[in-house]
Amino acid sequence: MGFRGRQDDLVARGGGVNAAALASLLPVAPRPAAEERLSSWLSRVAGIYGLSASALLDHFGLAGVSPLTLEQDLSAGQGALIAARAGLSASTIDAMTFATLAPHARVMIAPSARYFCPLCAQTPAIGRKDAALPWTFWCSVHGVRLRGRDKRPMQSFLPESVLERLDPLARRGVARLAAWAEERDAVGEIDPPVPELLRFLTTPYRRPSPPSLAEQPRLSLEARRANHAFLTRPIVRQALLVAAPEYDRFAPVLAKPVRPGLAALACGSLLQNYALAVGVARLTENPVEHAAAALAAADAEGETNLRRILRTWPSATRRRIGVELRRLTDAQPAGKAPRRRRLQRSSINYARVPQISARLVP
DNA sequence: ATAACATCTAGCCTCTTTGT
DNA sequence: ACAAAGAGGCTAGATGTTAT
Repeated sequence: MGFRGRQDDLVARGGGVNAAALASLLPVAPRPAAEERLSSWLSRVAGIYGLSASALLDHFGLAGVSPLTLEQDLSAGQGALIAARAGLSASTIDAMTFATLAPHARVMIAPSARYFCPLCAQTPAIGRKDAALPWTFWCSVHGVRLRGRDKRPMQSFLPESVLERLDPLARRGVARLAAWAEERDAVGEIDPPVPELLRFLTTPYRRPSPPSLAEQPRLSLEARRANHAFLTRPIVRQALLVAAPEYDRFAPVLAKPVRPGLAALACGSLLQNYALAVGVARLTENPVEHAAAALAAADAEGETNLRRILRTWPSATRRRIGVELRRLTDAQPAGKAPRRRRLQRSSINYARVPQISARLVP
């Protein structure tokens, strides 16, 4: 049965192939699977001939080029060469590359699948393009929730009910991230672009602090002594924890901090990236409220950090964040004195503007 | 909610003071 | 006399407040 199925997979060799190309044409080459990435297809083809992927490329006349480089940046000539050797169309080869991703998003491409689908694992390994991206949380073939590399399901971190509530947000965050990666992200008047959102989410909103009591496992006195280093170790506290309090509550304390900016996604774990997608969705849908909430929760150092990031946000948004923040701080219970805003203010002195422009005009 | 205005601060520059 | 350090002033830019 394998043979028949196999034959369907193989490229039919028809006419129209000239003799020179025929000489180097591979006898058989499987068609790429849906959404398969070039490196995966190359290693499958190489496997048929008992070669490594680089040896196969060598045979194609592309010595010294790595499959990972090819799939990110395939020149027309290289694509045509592989197409001719494999007997496929150049567009089929091109469809296996990450050409639809903008150059700024290429850092997100992982060398192999980032997460783990329990159902895909039962079939021969096909590396799909979307599996390389950090915001793919569901298997594109089976639709099931992916697991981390350690095969731990998301349910082992977040209760099912919380996940159900967050999933729609995560999907909207994923949509925005994917749009950014393909350079079709429409930035509005209010919300800043995706890299800015990630910079905000990954900025510390207060000083690093050791695990709180709620974050510590129940430990005997003796265990507390033995784990003194863990109990006193300062943990970076990023605005993501405010934007996604569910993550703050359920993530393992040592695994909470993420890398700054885009690297957070590029290097993050499944749980971290899920939280980032939720945070991106919330900031996209309501930047003012969530940014103000982070500022309200911040200490002085964190506030300075966050405001530095906010400088690049649209001024109309910043203004509304200020209004919202005052609303939040003024509404604090009478027990606590409202935090007096002590950081830099601003406003252009319009009386000086004519002088300035006069100076600037030669 | 927005626009105009008032007020404030960090960063930069110049000028003065001080030490060698 | 020269250089380093400090004082002081200025500007661009960020917010708070108020009126519409």
